[in-house]
Amino acid sequence: MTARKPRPTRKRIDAGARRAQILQVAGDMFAKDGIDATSMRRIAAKAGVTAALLYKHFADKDALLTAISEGFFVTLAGYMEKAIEGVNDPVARLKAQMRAYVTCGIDNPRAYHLAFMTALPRLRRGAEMKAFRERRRRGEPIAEVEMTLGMKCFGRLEQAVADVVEAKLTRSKDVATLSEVVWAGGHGLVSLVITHDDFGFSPTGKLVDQSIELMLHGLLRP
Amino acid sequence: MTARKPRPTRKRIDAGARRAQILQVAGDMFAKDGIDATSMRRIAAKAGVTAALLYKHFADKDALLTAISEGFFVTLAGYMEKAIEGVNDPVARLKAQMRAYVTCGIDNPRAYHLAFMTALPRLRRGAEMKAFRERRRRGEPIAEVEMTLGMKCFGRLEQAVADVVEAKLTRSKDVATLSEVVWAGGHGLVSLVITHDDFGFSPTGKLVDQSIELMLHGLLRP
DNA sequence: TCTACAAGTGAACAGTGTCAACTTATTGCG
DNA sequence: CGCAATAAGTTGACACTGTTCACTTGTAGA
Repeated sequence: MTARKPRPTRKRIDAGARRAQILQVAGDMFAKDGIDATSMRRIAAKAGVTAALLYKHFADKDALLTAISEGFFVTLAGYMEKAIEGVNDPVARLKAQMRAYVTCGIDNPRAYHLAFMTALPRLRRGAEMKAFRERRRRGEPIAEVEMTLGMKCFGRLEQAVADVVEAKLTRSKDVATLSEVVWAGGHGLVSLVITHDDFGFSPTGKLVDQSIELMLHGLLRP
Repeated sequence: MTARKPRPTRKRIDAGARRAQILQVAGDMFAKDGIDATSMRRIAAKAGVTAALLYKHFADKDALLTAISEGFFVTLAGYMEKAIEGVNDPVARLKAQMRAYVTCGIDNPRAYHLAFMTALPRLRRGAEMKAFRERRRRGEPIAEVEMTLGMKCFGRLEQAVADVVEAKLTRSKDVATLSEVVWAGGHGLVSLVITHDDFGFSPTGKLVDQSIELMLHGLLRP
């Protein structure tokens, strides 16, 4: 006469902890197996839980992916912050920021793809982002707390560009556009390298060096 | 006593025509609704055919997408070819190639995403591509026929860079790396603009102009 | 006219994201 | 202590996906 129900053994844990656990499992699975292999059911199974439960913590799969993506922004901000510690020359700082961005992307290809090469509906906070850029353009100070993680990262790059412009070292003074161009340069490099790894690119180090070199020569006035 | 089977009305057409028709339908649907909404069943329905039939013409969905993607390479090659008609100055030619690349990408965002921002298994002909680049590096001539469509497009860009290098106008002489850097610049621009259309970028025209300007200043020696 | 083959179909399989209705465990309260 | 409220979790389904295999049907040539 053992119990009919075969020991459900469900461990209930507090919502916050479960959310964190799910995110952890999902993040690992995503980084290892890619987006397609990371299904709600597989995540749930690995977390020792039912798929339906995931929906108590994340509105849908996009929301879960967005959360993973935001984790990456934290990582990226870390790379960029560390890169300029103790560096004072504006040009050196800009170089360091670019290098940090590219390195972080190449180090975390899956997450980079998710964060920057996928149009996650939830990540697109159009109006917010535009407003942020408007205010920056007008030179308004913006509190850290107000910023999206993505904004913080781009903001870092933009600030580095602004510093170089302010030091009167550049050909153009259009900080906004210049920042976008610099971003595009770095982003292009990362995204090509991580998605066409069979193209036979020059060694990554050389590629990154030459790219940063070229962009700065283009940016700075002779 | 009408026929029991309700008039199958199956129109049989020749395999080649059917393949072309499917490709057409799939291409249109993909360009309009994106990759997720373009399911095998929806394609089949719109083509007036069963999903199973698609597999007589394409090994799997990837193969179908690859075919669409290759159609885009034809378009891109067209843009690039047209752009340099009658242009003789090497610097002007390089500029024209870059602009054509970027314009084509922005004009066909979905196809661009598929061709350059998605790792389609079938598109990755690693060894082939590497060999092609090796031979180019050694200056061997390569017959048009031998080339993949993708190779042709990159080859065009590389050739334009090579011409500028040969005219002794550049800082560096490393054609291979330089070409990759130039490609990355253009690619970064396109891919950012088409995937983060809510970021509040500077007007595209301005962005493209400044980007090309900057890259060329970086490339050319003073 | 019969046959061989190409063109096309039907039905199923295993997997997906998602949700409504249900059950179970835990916690605070009288 | 016992009971109710609520948080945590599950069941089972729905409509969809890519894909395959056995089957039928139309058509061209002998």
